Amino acid sequence: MSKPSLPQGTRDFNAATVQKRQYIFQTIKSVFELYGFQALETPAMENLETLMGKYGEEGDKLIFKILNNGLDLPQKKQQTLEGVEKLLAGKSSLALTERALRYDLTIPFARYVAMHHGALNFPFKRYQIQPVWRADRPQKGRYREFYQCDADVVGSDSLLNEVDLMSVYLNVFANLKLPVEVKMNNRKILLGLAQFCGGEEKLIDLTIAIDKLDKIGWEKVQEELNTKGFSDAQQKIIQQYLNITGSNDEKIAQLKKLLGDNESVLKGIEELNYVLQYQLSSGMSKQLVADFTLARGLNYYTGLIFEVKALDTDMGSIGGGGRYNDLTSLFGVPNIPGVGISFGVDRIYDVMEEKNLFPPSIEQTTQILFFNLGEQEAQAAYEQMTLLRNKKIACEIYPEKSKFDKQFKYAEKKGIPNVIIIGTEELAKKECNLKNINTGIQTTIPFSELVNYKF
RNA sequence: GAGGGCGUAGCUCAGUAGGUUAGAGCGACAGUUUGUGGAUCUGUAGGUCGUGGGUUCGAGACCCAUCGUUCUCCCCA
Repeated sequence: MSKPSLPQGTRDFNAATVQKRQYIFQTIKSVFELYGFQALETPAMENLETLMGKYGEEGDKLIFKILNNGLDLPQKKQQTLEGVEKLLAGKSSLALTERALRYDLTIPFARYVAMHHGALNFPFKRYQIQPVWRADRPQKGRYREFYQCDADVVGSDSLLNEVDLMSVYLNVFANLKLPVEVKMNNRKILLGLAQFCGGEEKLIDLTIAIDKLDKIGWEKVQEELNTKGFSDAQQKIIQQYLNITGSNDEKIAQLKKLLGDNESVLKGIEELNYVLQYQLSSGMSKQLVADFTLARGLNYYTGLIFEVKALDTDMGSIGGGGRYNDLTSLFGVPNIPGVGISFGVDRIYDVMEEKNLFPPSIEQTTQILFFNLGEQEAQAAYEQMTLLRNKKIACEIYPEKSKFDKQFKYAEKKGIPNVIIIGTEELAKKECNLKNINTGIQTTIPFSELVNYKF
């Protein structure tokens, strides 16, 4: 027997952790519902074809694939061997893996919409809170199994959806008392920059390099741009673009000056401005920051993109999203525009733990422990306990007759605030001794009055 | 995919320059106390030092491999 262990990047959650996580889930869920989103759940696994090719080359490698059953059947031997050959060549093989664990919630959602678009009531607003899996190498804030909480609207082009989703972000983090900044950019602006600097086909190279700016600095970014074949003149424009600073309005003014004669950039600015102005009127705009260096890895985004960063911590982004104008066409159903946001609960948890932001009140446990002092006594205690349970007071009885010491310690460690002692004396007088563990105060209460006692 | 740190009792760790029977604190258990806990004191249990190989008269320590874990880069939530 080897020591039991967990697969890399996965975790067990104890009672205290579960309660704190539930607090985050509940907060997010209630805000989603407040804004008119409805729940959806999809299976942990999807057909491999549904997922492959949706997350870029890197993403495909990180998909957890599920080995097919029945590979040992003699009549499948040839297929299996061919599959292994493909695998060794670095390709995936349906002969070996037809299914995979979902990598995010957006693609399964697009698959769902494509399957049911005839029956859905558009604009369709759904939220989804489920785990996803990535075969990534674990490190700080990065796990192989983690939860995402997504809210998406499909079937509407209106920027009012973006406004609403930004409001969801700000509302959730205000409720959690977690200070954040929501960075916003527009793929159309990046597209315009690419058109200026070598053409649309360089958009991805460009965004990847730009995205690294705050991590590796301009010089390294410049090196990367060099290797990707950007000319000196183009690099100069990119540098000017990246050097844009100031308030949101100032940044936008500078961008207009730099790239204002590009149609895509102008459109992008207009959209960005729309959302910023709208939020301004609600007084929440301070946390919304235009950041033209924001790129986002997933290339299905087409419009505004967002990323949430917790302030004063080195944790990466704790949420992100954007507009994708044609996601369902990947599944053969064109012309359903959508926009969505996502929360990374596991990282939010880590940041809140780091900053000590969980309210103490969320830790709930049993209210009363009944001592067990023998068969007769326990039976009487059980009767009283049942009455209290019917009143929705959480109680438990120590399952075996033990020394006081042991029963007290049990209550103390579990954080149970009250114990009720019913021994032979109490039994004879039909009363019980209630002791508050924290104050040490002991009260005698007749059985008949216990149900009405205010704990 | 690339690179670094760390694996010694349930937990946190010590273990000096390789040298007999591997230590501490906390926790657990028992007693002090068979109806009132958190304290004190006393005692007990618990480790083939992650695993496999090698160097050596001798390895927890040194070397190699391997597994696990953690962090950084890539990428991402």
